Amino acid sequence: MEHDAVAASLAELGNSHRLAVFRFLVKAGHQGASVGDIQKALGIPASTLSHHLARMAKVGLILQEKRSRTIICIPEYQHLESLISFLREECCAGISAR
Amino acid sequence: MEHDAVAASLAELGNSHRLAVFRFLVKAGHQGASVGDIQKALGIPASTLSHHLARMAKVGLILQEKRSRTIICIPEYQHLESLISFLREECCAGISAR
DNA sequence: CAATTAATTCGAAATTTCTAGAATTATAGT
DNA sequence: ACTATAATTCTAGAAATTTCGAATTAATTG
Repeated sequence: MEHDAVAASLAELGNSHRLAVFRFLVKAGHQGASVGDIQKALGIPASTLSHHLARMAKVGLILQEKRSRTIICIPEYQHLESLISFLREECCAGISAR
Repeated sequence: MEHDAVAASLAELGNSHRLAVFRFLVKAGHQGASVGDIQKALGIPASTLSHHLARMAKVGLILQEKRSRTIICIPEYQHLESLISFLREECCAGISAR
């Protein structure tokens, strides 16, 4: 994962609503949650939520699967893992020399 | 570390320039680097850089120590560690059930 | 004390983000 | 076909971010 992709993903997680969405999806687990479920749980207006979800999907933080009328959102664990790895490798070089 | 503080910190790292600054400071190590050094290394105009550094300091990503005329910037490793811990604990709950 | 150096603050424009109601699309049920 | 449901797209205003030259502050040097 390269610099700008990392920055873009961190920026997406760096919004209170989107971080809440991601945390909710992680709690929901691998089967994910529908947009409507997220909306009810977090109380974000539909159009606002849709906008945030689109952004998260764009950078690869979540996956969206259409099941007839409802759309299921699934967190991309590997993507977050990549982010964490980057932060560890590139940003914690001096942590051992505490 | 609570939700909004995490979001704020991630948002700061979620800017290409600021992420570059942080990475540079980590490479610089515990003795840090002066604002001027960062400026020369990354080629960011002084006023722009100053603005970014102020933001990073505000959320606790870096520390700024004044040494006469020059200001030394030091990365806050513990802060990043806290961020990573949060992401692991709150956002990777399902990673084992891969 | 004038000049230089290091960095910040000011100010202002350009861009992006955030928000959310209204309209729209797509699918399912009656 | 009509209605209800799930979600998106459109639109537009408000707010925040980003950028950087110019002016300023603070400390050092000649």
